[in-house]
Amino acid sequence: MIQPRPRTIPEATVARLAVYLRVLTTLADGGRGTVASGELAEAAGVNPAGLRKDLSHLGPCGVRGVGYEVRTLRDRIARVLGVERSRACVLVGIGNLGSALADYAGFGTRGFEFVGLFDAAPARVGQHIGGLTVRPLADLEDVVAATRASIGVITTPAEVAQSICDRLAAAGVRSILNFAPVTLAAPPGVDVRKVDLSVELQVLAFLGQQRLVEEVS
Amino acid sequence: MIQPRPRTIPEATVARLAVYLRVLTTLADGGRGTVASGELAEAAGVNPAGLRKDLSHLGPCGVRGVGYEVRTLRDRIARVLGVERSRACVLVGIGNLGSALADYAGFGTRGFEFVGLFDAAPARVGQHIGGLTVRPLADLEDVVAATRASIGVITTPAEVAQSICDRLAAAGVRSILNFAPVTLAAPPGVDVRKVDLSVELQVLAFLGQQRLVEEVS
DNA sequence: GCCTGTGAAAATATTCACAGCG
DNA sequence: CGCTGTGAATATTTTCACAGGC
Repeated sequence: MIQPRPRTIPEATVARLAVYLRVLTTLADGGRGTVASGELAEAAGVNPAGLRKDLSHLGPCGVRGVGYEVRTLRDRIARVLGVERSRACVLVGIGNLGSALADYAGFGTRGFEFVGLFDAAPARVGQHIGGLTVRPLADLEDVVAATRASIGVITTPAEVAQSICDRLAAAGVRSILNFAPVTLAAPPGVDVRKVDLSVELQVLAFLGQQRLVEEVS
Repeated sequence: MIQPRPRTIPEATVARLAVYLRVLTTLADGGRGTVASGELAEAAGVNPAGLRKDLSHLGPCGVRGVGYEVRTLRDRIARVLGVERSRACVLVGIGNLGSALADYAGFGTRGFEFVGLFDAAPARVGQHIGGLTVRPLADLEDVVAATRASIGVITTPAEVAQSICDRLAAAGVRSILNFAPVTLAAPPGVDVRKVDLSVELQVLAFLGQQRLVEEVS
């Protein structure tokens, strides 16, 4: 059994592949047949050479002198990213942000299926969002076990995020996306990824002010 | 006038400084006096040496053999990130995600103040969120001009994001945080930063599956 | 001729390891 | 003695430049 290429794709490349996939999907839906790296790179907001290097991780997939066949490339990236298989996700914390995620149809077309929404507040339990009913936190372990959910999303207040993380990990979830503004500790074998919206704003603001300083000097 | 150190701090460092700031704020609120790089690094989820290197961009600010004075360091980072000055932000697209951001008190303590919420849907206009009233999109330019808002946040559907971006840029906004799943083009001098929630999920899922493959082989 | 695929080079970022100071 | 601050070493990422095929 040959191992055609190194199985590890850099994380930065994976993130961009997901972006290319979206652009390609739009192009394909618009009936576009082929696209060159320059145009695709511009639509994705990256450098053309970098895009080609990213794609090189998938093996040759373009036609020299022409470009890439839109649908073929789309399917290739989708397969590598595992969009085909539907992955069961649970979401804990159904505030505004949690509701936004539960409602967002985009996840479904990208291989994710929410199979459980949970909230500690009795007032939230029973609400219907995105075709699911919000359940009490006590049901978390049962649902994870029954659905074999491998992904958990935390949109709770910071104070309870670590305890939710512990429960998710203990229940068998292997990957956790954390929106709470705390750094979570998880046992080995469980991957935690953090998205901090206020950090994003702060970086943006800082880079803006830094740019102003540079312009003056 | 001397320029004590290079004025450009790497973007990755800026993002981590924002995280350190939050941890330090928590520690200070808990009455903690000093903290060593090891503990601070663990709480922030980074390597201790990296943390010290990040802080070195601010100039010496620790005590050898002891660690960092929590409140001093907190204030130092806050000043560098510009948390003191309050920056006016407008938010366009008051769906679930927009509401979550408008409601999130954390921005206020970090130097951001929402001064305008906008939505195209008449049903949304007039709603009260986080102390503000949602206004019609037509008011966007007037509010940006009147408040001198320098930051815009886009949480609209993808289809209209580019046109909102154009209007924000034309109205004088210099920094834009985009949550819509499209890559935006902006004129020079206007900074766009993108947060794509489904890309984050996709990266998480991919890294999880890649890890499984590695364990087997 | 044109655009891909890719080695080589440059730029960044991370990690190590230890000198230096309190 | 312990912990900071930092140069040196390493790893990673980005960019360039061009060989090679259509």
